[in-house]
Amino acid sequence: MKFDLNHLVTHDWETFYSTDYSLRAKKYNTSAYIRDPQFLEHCCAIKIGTKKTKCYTRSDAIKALQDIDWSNYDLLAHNNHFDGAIDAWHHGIIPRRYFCTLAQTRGLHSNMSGAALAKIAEFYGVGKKSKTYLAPTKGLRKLSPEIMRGLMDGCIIDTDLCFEIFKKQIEVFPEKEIELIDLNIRLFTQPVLALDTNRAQIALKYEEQERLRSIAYSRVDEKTLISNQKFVNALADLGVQAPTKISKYNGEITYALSESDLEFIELLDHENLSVVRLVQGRLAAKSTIIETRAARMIQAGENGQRLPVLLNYYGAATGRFSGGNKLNFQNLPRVDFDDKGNVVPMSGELRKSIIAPPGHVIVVCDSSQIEARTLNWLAGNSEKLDAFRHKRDIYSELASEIYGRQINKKTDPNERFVGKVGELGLGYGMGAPKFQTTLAIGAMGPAVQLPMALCKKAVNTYRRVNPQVPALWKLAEGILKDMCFSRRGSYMCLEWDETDVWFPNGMGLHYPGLRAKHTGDKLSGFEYTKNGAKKHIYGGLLVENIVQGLARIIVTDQMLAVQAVYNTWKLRKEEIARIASMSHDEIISVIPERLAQKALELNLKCMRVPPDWAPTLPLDAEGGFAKEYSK
DNA sequence: ATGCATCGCGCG
DNA sequence: AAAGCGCGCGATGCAT
Repeated sequence: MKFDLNHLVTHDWETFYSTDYSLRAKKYNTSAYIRDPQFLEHCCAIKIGTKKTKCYTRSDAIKALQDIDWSNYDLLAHNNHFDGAIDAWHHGIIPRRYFCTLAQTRGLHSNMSGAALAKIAEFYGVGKKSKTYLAPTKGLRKLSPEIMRGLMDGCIIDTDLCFEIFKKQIEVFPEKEIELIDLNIRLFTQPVLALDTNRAQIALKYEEQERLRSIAYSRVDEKTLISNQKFVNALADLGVQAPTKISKYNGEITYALSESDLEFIELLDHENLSVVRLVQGRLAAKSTIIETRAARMIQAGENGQRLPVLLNYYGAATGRFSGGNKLNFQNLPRVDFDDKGNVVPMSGELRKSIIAPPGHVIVVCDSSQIEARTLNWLAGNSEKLDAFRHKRDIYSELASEIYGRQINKKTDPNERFVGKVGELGLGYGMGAPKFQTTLAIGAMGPAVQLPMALCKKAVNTYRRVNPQVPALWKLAEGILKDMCFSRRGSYMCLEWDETDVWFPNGMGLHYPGLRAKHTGDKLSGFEYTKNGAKKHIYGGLLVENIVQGLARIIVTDQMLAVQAVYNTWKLRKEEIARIASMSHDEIISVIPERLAQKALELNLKCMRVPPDWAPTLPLDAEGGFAKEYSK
């Protein structure tokens, strides 16, 4: 990417921290730390363009930064969510564009464990970070001249490293992804979502009450419910042997005591009511996460403050964003339904306590079955693409094949649901046993018990009806073989070399140290090194990674297109038209009430335009708007 | 106290 | 030949 270094400001703030008040402390996340009354800047190193880096103490630094005409300057830091938020929230500085070497490093080296400045500097051969200078400032609000000098020297070194790393990375970084990093950082530094504090507090109280009630009914104390061994003993006291399973983490035998363990859940139907209540108590006692995050949300929204959304750019190796700031906005519980289709009381309340600011609404749009569509496009499954194009009910169609009779959305919802799980899950090689448990756990909707024979039939049916998909797995295995032999190649919008599969936007999947694994003389898959650990990979899994990555590019490019149009709208003072968050296949915007319908139509239109590298990919989207964040 | 691995569960 | 996957946070349990 071409870039003018003369309009770049590189900077790095050093701030007060102590044992109790730090980013590590449980009470604080990045936003709470920066907003806390204790927050205090020590100094800031600033590099304007290519001029020599200078470090200033607090008030001089603020003045130096505020003297810059930010409509013409870009702002760079290593982790600009942090430094940029200090500038925006405390000093009223909003730059033309945000750049971030932490985000860029995640994008270029998603398999490098950690993206600490020291490590990247070494990787790029641009020098070493001095690590020692931070230690003596802990707990000190006022620094001696000597300590301040040490801090400032180190701060200059870090800023220079950040600048040098940036110069290397900007050469190879795709322009659109640079734009996306800017959008991503603004979700945090210019927050637009509000909180219905009252509603969040009621949700928090309710969760707490329900948990305590279940614990009381269980007749044992909380510690017994939470600890595996104590709980197993309590079960044994009632004459019940705890179920076990093979750990998926290390292959060893472990207790099966979770909501996703069928044998455990079956104890809810036990003839002894004490056993039932003990199990109910366990499930309730274990789920305090809703309360913890409600508390964080309330903290973030106190005094009417907007909710900063921190999503890690390129958090997943596939490019997807991931949650940050100790408050993951991408996995907030949704409204839940029971077996009879009734809303579970108070479910999804925390999500619904997120609201638009006065005079605005939240517009939420979903890319329909983006991964299933991308998978079938990549596989060249034209029949299925036609079905998507004509909005046919593909879930019912697969279910009809599985059950050997016409399945109808209205009259056979459960059978259709089997088709849905099949269509969304079987495309990456899932087998019958996994299909059975996926259905039984009910992770994607209602829990369905399907006999193994039917599960096998479902798996075989999917592969028979969509032969292009297993063929794509085979093709992907060929890609892995190519990579092992350092053979370059290409397929549709993809290219690959020794260790990377390249996406059409210039970003890539990385499989360092990839090698074939054999049992006897038979190929049994491949392995590579991720964050120092060996990871297994095979054709179906590579297809999954590719499809997830392509789907992410489609949605994030659509985000940029939508925001670009918002930016052309003539808004009144105090009006906001901004993307506020995203969740993989969902774009969330804050829009003035009077423009809600217009924004909804714009979003849907943009989300139905296929990318130029996949003109035959049929996309669709659905959405709506409301005061609350809900669908 | 703090770090690390493991597990469970929320979302996609 | 078969193998769904991608995350983050809170928690326990064990090691240091």
